[in-house]
Amino acid sequence: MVGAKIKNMEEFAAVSGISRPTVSKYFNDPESVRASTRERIEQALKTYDYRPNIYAMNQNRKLTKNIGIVVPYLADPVFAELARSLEQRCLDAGYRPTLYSSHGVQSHENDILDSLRSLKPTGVLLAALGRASDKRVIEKFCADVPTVLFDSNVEDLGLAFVGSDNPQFSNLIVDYLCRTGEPPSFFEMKSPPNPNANKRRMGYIAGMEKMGFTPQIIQAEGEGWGIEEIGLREGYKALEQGAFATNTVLCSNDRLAIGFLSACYERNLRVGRGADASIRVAGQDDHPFSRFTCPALTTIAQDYESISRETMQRLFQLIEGESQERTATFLEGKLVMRESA
Amino acid sequence: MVGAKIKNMEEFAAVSGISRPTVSKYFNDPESVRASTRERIEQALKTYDYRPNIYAMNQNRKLTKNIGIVVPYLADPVFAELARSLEQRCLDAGYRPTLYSSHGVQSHENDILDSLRSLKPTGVLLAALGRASDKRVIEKFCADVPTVLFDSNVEDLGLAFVGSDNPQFSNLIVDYLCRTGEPPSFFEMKSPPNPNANKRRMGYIAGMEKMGFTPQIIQAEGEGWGIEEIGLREGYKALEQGAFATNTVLCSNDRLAIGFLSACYERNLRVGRGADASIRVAGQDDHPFSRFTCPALTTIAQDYESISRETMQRLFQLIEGESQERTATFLEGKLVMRESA
DNA sequence: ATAAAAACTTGTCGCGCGTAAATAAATAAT
DNA sequence: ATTATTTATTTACGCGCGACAAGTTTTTAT
Repeated sequence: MVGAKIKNMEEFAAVSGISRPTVSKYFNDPESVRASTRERIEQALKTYDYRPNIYAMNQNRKLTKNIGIVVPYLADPVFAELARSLEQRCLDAGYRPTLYSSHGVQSHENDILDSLRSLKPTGVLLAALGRASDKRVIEKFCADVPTVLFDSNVEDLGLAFVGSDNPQFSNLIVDYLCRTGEPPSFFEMKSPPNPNANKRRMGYIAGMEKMGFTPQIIQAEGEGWGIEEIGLREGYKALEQGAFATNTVLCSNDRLAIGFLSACYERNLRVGRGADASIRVAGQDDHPFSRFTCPALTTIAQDYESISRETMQRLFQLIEGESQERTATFLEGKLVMRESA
Repeated sequence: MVGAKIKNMEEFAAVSGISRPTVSKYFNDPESVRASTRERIEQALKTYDYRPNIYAMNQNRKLTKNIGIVVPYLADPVFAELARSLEQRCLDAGYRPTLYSSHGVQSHENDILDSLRSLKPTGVLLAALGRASDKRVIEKFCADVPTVLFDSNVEDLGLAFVGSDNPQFSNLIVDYLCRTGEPPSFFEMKSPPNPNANKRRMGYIAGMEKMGFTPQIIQAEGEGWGIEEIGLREGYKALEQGAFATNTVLCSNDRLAIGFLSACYERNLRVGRGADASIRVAGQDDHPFSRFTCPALTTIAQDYESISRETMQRLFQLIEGESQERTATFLEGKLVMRESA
C-alpha cells in the first residue's frame, strides 16, 4: 500500500502496465484474462490500493452482482439463521448480498422491493410476509427481477419456490407423538402471519386421520409477530379452560411453543415425557433456542442448509436463463427428540 | 402511471415542463425548489413513473445518503432489535440504511468495512466485535468515514460512542439482589466476545463491596457467540461442583442466563424467589425472550430506544461537522423484576 | 514453421447524472 | 413602478466506467 493514490482505472491500468479495457475485464471476471496478465494486475493491486468505483461500474452494466435478501422479520432467529446462510453463499459466489427485513409490515415490504428495483439486482431471494403481503406488488416485482421465493410460498408467485415440506413436518411429529403417548392437540394462531401455518395444520389433520385419531385444533387469538407472547397468553387461557383433549400439545411452530411452555410453567404443569410429567409439548422449526427451553423442546428441524443451498441454486438457474417454468422445492424436516415430548 | 416509459432525468424534465438541473435539485432536496415548481414535478411524478438512477446519482456526489449499520452478530436478538430500531430512524431521516453482520468473525468485519468504504456512505453505525476486532482496521476506517460506535466501546476508537452504562447495570441489580436475599455470585464467560462483559464484572465487584460483601466470580470456559450453550454446559458443571457460594447467581448477560436456567432445570433446581425455590438467577440486557424463560428472567433492561436515538443524533452531529472531539454516552438501564430473582 | 485462435491495445463513444457559470424570469421590497 | 433578491433556465463539462471496433501481439494448434 505504498505508491501514490490511484484515482481511477485509467491510472491503475497505467501503473500495472496493462490497458484499461483489460483491467476492466479482470475486475468483471479475473478468470477471463490470461494468467500472466492476472498476475501483473494482482501484483499492482498489492502495491497500489485501488478499487473500482462501484457506482460507475453499475451505471452501464446490466448485471450488477447485487443480490437482495428479504425476510419478513429479522428479529426472528429462524430468519436470522436463514439470512446468514444465504448471505454467506452469495459472498462465496462473488456477489454482493444486501439484507432487508420487512418487520412484518406490508408497506415496508413494498418499499423494500421498490428500493431494490432501483438497485438493479441480478437476483432477489424473497421470504415474503405471506398473508400480509401485497400479492400484486410481489407478482409485478417477480416479473421484472429474477426472484426466488423461499420459506413462504405465496400463492405460487414467481418462478421458483424453495422451502420446507410443512405437511411432512406435522405428519412426522404427529406420528412420533402418537406412537409414544397420547395423540396431540394442535395449538396454532388463528391468524398466523406466515402461510406455512396452514400447511402444517393440514399435515396435522392428515397425520391424525392416518393414525385413526380425531384431530383437535386450538386456535389462539392475536395478530402479528409477537408469537411467544400470544403462545403464553392464549396457551394459559386454553390450559385454564381445559381446552386440550389429551396431555399432548403440538404447536404450530417453536416460537409459539416457547410461549406455551411459559404458560405451562406458570400453571405449574410439569412438561416432559417422564412419569412425573403431566403434559407433553412439541414444536416445529428447530428454533435456535429450542435446545435451551425448560425442558428442551422436541421439534422438527428445518433443513436450513439445504434450503439455502437449493434457493441459491435455483436463483443461478434463473439468472442463467435455464428452466423458465415454475418450480417448487419442498425439503423434508428431521425429528429432533428432546425432553419436552 | 400511464404515459410512455421515462428513460432518464432529461426526458422526465421534458414531460414535467421543468429544466433538468432544477429537477436534479428537487431530487436532492425537494424543499430547495419553489413550492409551485415542486408541485409540478410531483404531479408529473404521479403520471410518469420515473426514479433517478441511483448509480449515476452517487457517482459524482460526495454525500451518498447511504448509512451503514454493522453489528457483530445479527442472530443475537439484542442486536437484531438495535439494528431494527436504527434502520427505522435512518429511513425516517431520508437515508438509505444497509445492514451488515460480522457473524462474530474478524475477517468478516474487516471485509464489511472495506466494502462499506466503496459505498462512500455519509456515515456508519458500528457495533464492533470487540475483543475480536482488528483495532487498526477500525481506527483507519473511523478516520475516513464519520462513524459512531455503539454498544461496544472498543478502546475509545472513533469520534463517538453510545452504549449502556454497564457498571451501573451490575451495580443496580447487585443492590436489588442483596436487599432481597443472599448476595449474588457472578457468572460470566472467561473470554467474552463482547467487551461490555468486563465493565459488568467491575460493576459487580464495586456493587458487592459497597454492600459489604465479598465478590465471587465464576468463569465459564468456551469461546464465541454460542453463549446459551456455554451457559448450559459450564453452568451445569459449576452447579455440580457446588461452585456458587450463595443461592443467588447474577449472569453477565441474558443469553448466558438462558443457558444457565437450562442447567438449573436439568439439575432439578427450582429457580425463583419463592420459599419453594432453591436458587435465584438474574441476567442483564432484557433480551426479547427473557420474558418467556421458565421462570421469567429478572434482568436489567437496556434502553434500546435511547441508544438508537442518541446514536443517530451523534452521527448527524458528526456529519454536520459539529463537535469534533470524542464523546461517549452511557445510558442507564432499568430493573425488570420477574420471577427468577 | 505456419496458420488460426485467443488475448491484449488503442481509441472512441455513451451512460445518467452532478455541478458550475451566465443569463433570464419570477417574486419581494421599496 | 422600480429596484433588489430569489429562483429557474440554458449551456456546457466532467465523473469513472462498460462496450465496442479495429488493429497488434501472443499463444496454441497443425
